[in-house]
Amino acid sequence: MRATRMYFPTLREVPTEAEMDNHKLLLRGGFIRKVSSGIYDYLPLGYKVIKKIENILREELDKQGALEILMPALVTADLYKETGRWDLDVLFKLKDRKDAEYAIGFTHEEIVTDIIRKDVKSYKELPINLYQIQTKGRDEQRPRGGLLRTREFIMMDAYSFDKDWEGLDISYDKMYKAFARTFERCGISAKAVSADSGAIGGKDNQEFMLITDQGEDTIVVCPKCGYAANNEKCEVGERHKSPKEDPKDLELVPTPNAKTIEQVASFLKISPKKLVKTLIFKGKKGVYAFLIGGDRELNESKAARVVGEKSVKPADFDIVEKVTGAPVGFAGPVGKLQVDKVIADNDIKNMINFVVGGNKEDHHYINVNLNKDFTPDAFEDIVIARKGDGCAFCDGTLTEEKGMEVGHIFKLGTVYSEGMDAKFLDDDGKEKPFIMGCYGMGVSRMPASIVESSHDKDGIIWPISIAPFEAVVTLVNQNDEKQCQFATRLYEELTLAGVDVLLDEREERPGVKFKDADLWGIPIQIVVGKGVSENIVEICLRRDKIKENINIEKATEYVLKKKRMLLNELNEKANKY
RNA sequence: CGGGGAGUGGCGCAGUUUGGUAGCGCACCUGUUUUGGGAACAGGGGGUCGCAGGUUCAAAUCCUGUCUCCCCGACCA
Repeated sequence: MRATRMYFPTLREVPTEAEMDNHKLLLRGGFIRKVSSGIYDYLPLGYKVIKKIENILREELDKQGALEILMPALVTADLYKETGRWDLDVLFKLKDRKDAEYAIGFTHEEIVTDIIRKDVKSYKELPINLYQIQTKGRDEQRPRGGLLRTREFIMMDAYSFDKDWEGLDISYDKMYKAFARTFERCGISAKAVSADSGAIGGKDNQEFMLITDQGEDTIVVCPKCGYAANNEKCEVGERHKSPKEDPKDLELVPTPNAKTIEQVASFLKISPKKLVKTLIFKGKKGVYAFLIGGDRELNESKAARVVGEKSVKPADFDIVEKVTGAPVGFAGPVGKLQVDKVIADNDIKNMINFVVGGNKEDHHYINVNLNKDFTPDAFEDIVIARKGDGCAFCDGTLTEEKGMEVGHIFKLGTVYSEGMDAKFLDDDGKEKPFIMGCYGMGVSRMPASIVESSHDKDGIIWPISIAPFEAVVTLVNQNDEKQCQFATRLYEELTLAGVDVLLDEREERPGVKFKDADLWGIPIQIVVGKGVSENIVEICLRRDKIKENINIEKATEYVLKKKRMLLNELNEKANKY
């Protein structure tokens, strides 16, 4: 490609809309432009990167036996209504001229299950794994970070159908391999962590996380046994601290206007760790009190699971007042608390002489002790894990890292096949629901994650596998005949040799071309300048900028060698899986 | 959804307090010189100041409404 035929509007200054480095660089380099909140144009450079990522992904998925299809982006409401997901607030909904309802597809379990249930009747046809690469729409509460969280995005979503759970395990492992290899080939070392299944439901699932300070998710890791999980999912091991105090007598003390943990702690001049929060939550089946340490956060997913609910939400103020007999801010487990269950976090077991709400306006109990003053219905792990907690699988101590989610794979089981009555006839003559898995990768988010983890002050440093161009020939002086001749010759030789090369022959001063090449992040840079008098061109890698003078006769061969080297580095990492 | 901030040529901003001919840098166009890290000089094009209404002789500026965008936070009892 000749630069004079290319469209890549670069910006010298950073648009105010961008906060994160990847967003700034993708905008400045002319890869993307914003159209409206969370909705972007992919310009030629940006779309080239996306297409290269897609092709690597296709290669890896095809290798695992998955088949590419394309389902509708416009989904009839009936399908989402079958599983109840029509009511999710992330759906973009619309109506046709006959007033029939549709949504823009946000993930396609229902649609693909519909395909399979119509035509697959026998176990002999299984397993089947179908995938698509498609634009999805999700009406996110708050788009952010450029391509990181958008309302319209390109996603690869794959769905496996097996006759039994053993089959699902095999399909899942194949997809794990396809994902891991794709990330490595794209230059991302993504860590697979256990995660919460959220609204999708199902059994096991793992997120692929790119570890970076800019990530929006917190991952909790045990350095000792290697356990890694999203903090929403992470199990917390019990801490075995032996109490040092003697239990004192319960006392109701006035705490005027002290409602929050901070206010109560500072009023009583104690640490928030001495407090126990009583959180009143409601689910479909009842109202619950969750007791957790004053310095902890409730994990709503864990809490819901413990009480057998799909989800729980903080109870409305009037419910809180009804069950506690006091205004919000003074709930406690001592005395009358009219809830269906009282669940205490495991940590509470080891607490002595703690403080809880008094179920009376402006009052708290101090010197509260278990069994003596109240007894919860159960002790469970219901808090969000954090740094310093014990590992649930060994005696290690958990640490925290920030991560960006780039992929998420699920063992769904029969959640959708049962919900949509999708069955096949097994070899024992019985009808059974398909055992499903689903596998999602945020294709349009990947450039953002890659740039976030691979850039410097001058611009992007693309891995060669997905760079918009593999090499750039920078013609320093387009008015110098010999330089032009050399640059054109190299460009043609490289193109013929299968290198995706850009010839920068624009009427610009050299500085502009150098700055752009760095900003675009093209991995192999070839400069044709003064050296032509001695038949020399300069070649360097974007990532280290170490220049080498190479004779024009050997330049193509040298570039090919560098290209192979860079690709091999990525492939070697991929081959570990 | 709650809080904070911002909308003025493509990008970055000033001007708004105190109403009076819409400005600057970069980018863009023409010409000349220049050509190894975002050139210099000269000339030039481009904005109904987010939108609507109001006050006024006069509104980017004051008032009312509205839309959009960015950032922070998710009922923590």
